[in-house]
Amino acid sequence: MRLSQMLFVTLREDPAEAEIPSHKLLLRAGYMRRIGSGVYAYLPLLWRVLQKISQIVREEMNAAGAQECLLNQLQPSELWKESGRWETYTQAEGIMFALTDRQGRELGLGPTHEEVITAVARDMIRSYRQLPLNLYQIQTKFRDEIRPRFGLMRGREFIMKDAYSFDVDEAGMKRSYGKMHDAYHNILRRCGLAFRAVDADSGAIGGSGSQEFMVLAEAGEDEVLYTEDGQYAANVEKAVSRPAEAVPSSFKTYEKRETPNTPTIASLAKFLDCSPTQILKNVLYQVTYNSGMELLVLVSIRGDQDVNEVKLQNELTKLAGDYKATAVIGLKVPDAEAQQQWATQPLPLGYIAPDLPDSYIQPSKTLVAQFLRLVDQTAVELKNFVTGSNESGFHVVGANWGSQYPLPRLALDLRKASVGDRALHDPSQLLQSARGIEIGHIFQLGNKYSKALNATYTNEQGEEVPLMMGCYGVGVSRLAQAAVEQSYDKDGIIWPVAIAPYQVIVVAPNAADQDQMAAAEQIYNALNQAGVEALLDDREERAGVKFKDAELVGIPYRIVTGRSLQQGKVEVVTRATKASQEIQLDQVVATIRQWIDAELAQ
RNA sequence: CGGGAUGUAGCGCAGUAGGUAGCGUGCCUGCUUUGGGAGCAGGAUGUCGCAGGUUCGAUUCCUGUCAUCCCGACCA
Repeated sequence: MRLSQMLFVTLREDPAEAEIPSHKLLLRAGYMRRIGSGVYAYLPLLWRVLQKISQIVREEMNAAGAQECLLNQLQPSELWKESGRWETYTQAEGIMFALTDRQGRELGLGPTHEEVITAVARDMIRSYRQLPLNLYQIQTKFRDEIRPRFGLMRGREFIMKDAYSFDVDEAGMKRSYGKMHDAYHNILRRCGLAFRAVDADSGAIGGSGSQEFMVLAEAGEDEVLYTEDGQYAANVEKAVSRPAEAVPSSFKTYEKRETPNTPTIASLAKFLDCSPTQILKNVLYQVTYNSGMELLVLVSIRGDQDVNEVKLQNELTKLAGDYKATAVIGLKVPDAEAQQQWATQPLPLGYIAPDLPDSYIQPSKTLVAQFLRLVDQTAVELKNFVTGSNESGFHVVGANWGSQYPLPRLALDLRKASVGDRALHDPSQLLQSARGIEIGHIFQLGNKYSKALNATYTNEQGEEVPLMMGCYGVGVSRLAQAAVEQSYDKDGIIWPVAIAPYQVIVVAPNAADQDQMAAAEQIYNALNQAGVEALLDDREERAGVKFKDAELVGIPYRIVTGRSLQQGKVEVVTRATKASQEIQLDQVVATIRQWIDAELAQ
């Protein structure tokens, strides 16, 4: 492609709309333009990148035995009502663009395709003989993100590869999952990215096992905890660890003490001159279920630990049936205003005890009249602990479960793992922290959707059994930007060769110089013939402009037909390292071809 | 949805005690220059987000509204 003929517009300054480096660079280098909030036009350069990523994804999916298809984006509400997700996806989480057509039919714009693919499977898969099966598509998804952010990182319209596997049983599902796990490693390796596969929370999709593929970058929205030995890595939402040992309590007898102005753990520990690990912290949460019921939850946890709200929400979801509900649609620490809605008297904030009386709750039709009392594992083992007294200004010391307080019936893992914790598999390994961009997520769904939509097959014994499913996503457009986030310098983007829009850019520094232009043309043609994807900067610009643009756009190799032409040589510069060398005119194409092949083989 | 901010030329920004707007960059033309976003000369470009109101007159003041961005709860 000749730059003189291409839609090629670079910006000299950072656009005001962009915050993180990759977003700024993609806009500045002319890869994309914002059309609306969270909605971008993919311009020719970016489209090439996206197609390259798609092609790598396609090759690896095909190699893993998956079959490509293309599913509908307009999805009838009936399917989503069957799976029970219509309500949660259009209201509670509100992530689906929903619309009504002129006949009054309700439709959703596909945020994901479990329902559609399961409907297809229900219609077409009859026998175990047709299994296993894995279907995938690469397509635009629509999600009404509450807050679109960071360009392609969190758009409302984005390209995703989603795959769905169908197996006869759990073992088969795990095999399919394993294949996808390997395929994802291959995809990311081939795209030239530094990444880590981590244990993940399966969130709204549901299911059992799940892993995320994180591209490591400072701007990542997720925190990853891992061990040096490579044995453990998890999203902080999911991570487990051994907390630090509790310091044995220095309080021997139970008594109430005056502790003025100690509403926080830190202030209390200082006042009593004890370790936060001796304190029992009681945190109040307010939960809203999709049945309309509100529930107040009191979580007791060791003072030095924090509650992991994702874990808490998962546990509360398991209990949804007790409240005639199927999902949690809200979880918050009630603020003063929320407390006023239900508290019969001011709460002893900062001084709450695990036995905070239910009489604090104003009876109401939509509010459960008792606190749900949960205790984290770390707090179960505490002896002679310090905790609130339900009276402002006073705590108790030397308290014990069973003596002063009944141990809550539900003892769960609700704590947030953090950097420096000891790993479960090997206490000598300490958790390290890194930030990551989630570009892939694989799930073992089990039969959640197949049961809901009645997608069954007949097994060898002639029985009708629900299909065992898995689902697997890769954010294709997000991956493109993540690659930039991971690889850039002060001059611009540094694309890995495998996904660069073009592999080489040929620059004639002086467009007025006939020899330079002729040499550039000749090399450009030879590169094309050799199957190298090349750009020719034949614009009537000065050398500086051309070099700056080439670096900003991030083409891996630059060939300059400049001064060295006198000696029959051209200069070849590697974008990533800025390393430059002079190569004979007649050898440059073969050399470049070799370099590219070596890069692509990695 | 809660909190904070911003809408003026393609992009980045200034400005108007109320009198229809400017800087940088980019764009167009010409000459010079030609290995790191050149120099000189000339030129084009705006419903001042939108709608009401006040006023002789509103981009400026008032009211409303829409959009966008940032910080929090959701996700490839």
